[in-house]
Amino acid sequence: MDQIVSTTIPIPDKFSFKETLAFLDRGFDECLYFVSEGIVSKLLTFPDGDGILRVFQKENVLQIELQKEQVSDGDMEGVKALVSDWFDLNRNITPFYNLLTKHPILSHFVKDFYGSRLVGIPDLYEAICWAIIGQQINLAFAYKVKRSLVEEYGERKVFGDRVYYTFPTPERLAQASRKKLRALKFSRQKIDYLIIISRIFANGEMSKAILRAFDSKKGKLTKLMEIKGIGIWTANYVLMKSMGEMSCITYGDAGLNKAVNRFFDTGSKPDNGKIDDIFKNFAGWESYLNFYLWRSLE
DNA sequence: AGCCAGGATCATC
DNA sequence: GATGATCATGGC
Repeated sequence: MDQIVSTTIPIPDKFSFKETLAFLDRGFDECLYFVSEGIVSKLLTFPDGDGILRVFQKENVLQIELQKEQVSDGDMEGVKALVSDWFDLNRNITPFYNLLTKHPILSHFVKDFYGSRLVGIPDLYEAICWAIIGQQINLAFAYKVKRSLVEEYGERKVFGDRVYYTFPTPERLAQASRKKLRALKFSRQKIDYLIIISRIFANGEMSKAILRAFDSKKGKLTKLMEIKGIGIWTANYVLMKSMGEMSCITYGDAGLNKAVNRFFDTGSKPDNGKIDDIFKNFAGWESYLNFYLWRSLE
C-alpha cells in the first residue's frame, strides 16, 4: 500500500500557477504528465521505486504530494527541488517585467502573461532528445513522435485509471533498434542523433554537472554543439529549458520568427542580426522574452 | 495540393 | 562564411 506525503512551497511574487497550467496544457498530446482540474501529475522514478507527483495550488501555497510505497525525507526534498526547477520558482523576474513595461511594443506581455514562468525540462537528457525530435517538424507531430517513443521505450505504470510513463533512459535508447525507430517516424538522421546522444549520456560523457563546469554560456553552447545533431537552435533551447540559462535565443526557430514578425516589421525571415536587435533590450532575460514570444502564439 | 513545421548536416562555391 | 540540397512526415 502506498503512502501519500505532502509538503508545500510558498507562492513566489509574480508567479501564477494558472499560467503555468495554461502552458503545460496547450492542447498537445503530452505523454509525460497530466493536467486536470488544476492538478499536474507525473510519474517519477526513485532508486527504490516509482512515485506519482501531484502539484496544485491551495490558497497561498503550492501543494506538493508524493504517492509512493515508502516516502523518505530525501524524496520530499528532491521533489520540492524538482518542482522549483520545473516551474522556475526560485527566480525574481521583476527585472524582466521592468524591461517589458518600458518596451514600446511588447509591454502588454506583462498583463497578457502575468506570472508566467519559463517552464523547463529539468532532465537534461530528456530536454536534448525532445529538442531533436522537434527539429523541423510541427509541434503536433513532434508530440506524437515523442509519445510513440515513450510508449515503446519508456517505463509504464498504471495508477488509478491512468497510464503514466517516464521518458526512456539513455541506456535503453542507446540500444534501440533503428528499424523500430524508423517505424516510429524518426528520420534516419534523427535516429543517428538520438543513438549517439544516448551513448554519450550512458557513458557519462554529458550531464548537467559537466555543463555547469563551464561558467560561460558560450562554453556550454560549444560543449553541446560538439555533439552531432545539436546545432545553435538545440543548444540554446536546451540551456534555456534545462540549465536555467537566462540569456538564450533560439536562433532560426520557426515559432520565434513568426512571433517576431507579428510584432515587428521585419521581412519574412528575420536574420540573426534582426533578432539580436530586438533582444538587445532584454540583456540577461533573453530566455524569458523568447518564452513569452512563444506564448504569444498560443 | 503545396507549403510549412519551435533544424542540422554536408557539399559546394 | 554564405548558400543549396537533403532529410521525412504530418498539419493545415
